[in-house]
Amino acid sequence: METKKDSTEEKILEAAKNVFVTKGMDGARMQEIADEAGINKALLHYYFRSKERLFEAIFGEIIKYAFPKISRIIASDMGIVNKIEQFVDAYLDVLMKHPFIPGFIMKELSRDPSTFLKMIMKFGFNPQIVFTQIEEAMNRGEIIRMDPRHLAVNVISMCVFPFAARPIVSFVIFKEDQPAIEKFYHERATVIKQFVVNAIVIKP
Amino acid sequence: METKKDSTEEKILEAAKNVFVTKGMDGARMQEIADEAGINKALLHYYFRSKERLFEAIFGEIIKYAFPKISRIIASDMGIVNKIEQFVDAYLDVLMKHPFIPGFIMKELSRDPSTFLKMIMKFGFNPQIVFTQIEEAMNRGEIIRMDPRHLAVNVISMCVFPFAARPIVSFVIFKEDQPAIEKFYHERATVIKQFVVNAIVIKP
DNA sequence: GTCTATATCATGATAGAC
DNA sequence: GTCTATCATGATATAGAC
Repeated sequence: METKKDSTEEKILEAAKNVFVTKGMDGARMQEIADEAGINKALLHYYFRSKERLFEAIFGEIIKYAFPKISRIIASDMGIVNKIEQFVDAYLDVLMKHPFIPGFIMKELSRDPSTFLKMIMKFGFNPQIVFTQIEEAMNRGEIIRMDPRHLAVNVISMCVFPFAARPIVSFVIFKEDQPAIEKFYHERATVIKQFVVNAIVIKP
Repeated sequence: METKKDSTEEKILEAAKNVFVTKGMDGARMQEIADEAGINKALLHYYFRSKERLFEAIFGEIIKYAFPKISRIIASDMGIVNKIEQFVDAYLDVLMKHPFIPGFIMKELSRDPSTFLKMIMKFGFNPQIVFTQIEEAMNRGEIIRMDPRHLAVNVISMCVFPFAARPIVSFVIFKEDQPAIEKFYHERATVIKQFVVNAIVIKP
């Protein structure tokens, strides 16, 4: 229990995560994972019967990071504007810590949608709650009228896309100027919140 | 020239596009491309020396769709709000016609960034022009003050991301209700334009 | 648990007949 | 140009010694 950090299994999971996340399921090679873990291929199959199973272990772990915190905020009963702001903060916080998640999910999503969608179902995520809450706020005249689904997609797009397209953003806008890139991504949460509030909140 | 539509080369390109776009370079199989084109593997190598070359042919064609029209609008000298609106319209138009492009680019972007970035350079795309124009509009008090780069990223995110994440949107929001999904994507352009105008335009 | 060696199989690519 | 047959490689997976 206490020495688990350096156990072989942990080393494999760590190495596999790195390789799968950058190369994807198809591009990843068991040899590369073994090298990165400092062991040989045979041991991979000793711990995880197949590449498929190893991938699923990693995939599940990644998805667990990507969803639960967020859906708790969504299910809470605070005011809608407040909720959107907290959502953006929490979401960007996860993304800053695991910036590879969006790219990884995008990749595997088109390779095998069913596996991914099954994982989502597990979390029983139901967006209808938010949509209803948004409509109520519109009826009270707090925010402008618009399709709640478009509003949700707008917010999530602005949060996630810059991470999924990070290489483009880094190169086209910042010419690989790393400190500027870091600063830019740290500013995202504040910018998005301001942008959304400007777009939808009706000032009395 | 006139019978090119049904030539073997055209059939290969069509089949290769379908397979590469859905499976990616790593996931695609020459056998599958051959099957889909109704020929055998040997012919693929007769027309295109290797999988690598066949992929590059497809990849280049895809990129050509994704960029040029857009960069023309960006380089023009109309007012910034007008320009953003035209950009959104043109971009969404391309995406509606080729909805697989974002997913494909995302996938190959993390597999081999350099190839992709080289293609972008070819178009000599320079965002600085827009950034400057945005700042001028801010100085004239037409739009609110914000980092032009964040504004650009916000707009592009709202345009592209829903297409890159189409399986999630389709399933989580619409439970695969195809007509509703179609309608939703057709509304995107109008919604985004309205949203951005609300967020940044200062009413006199 | 960990290693070396090997089996098994799939894939990209080529040779050569027609 | 198109096909069948085959090669060469590299990947997953297993056997078996230690």
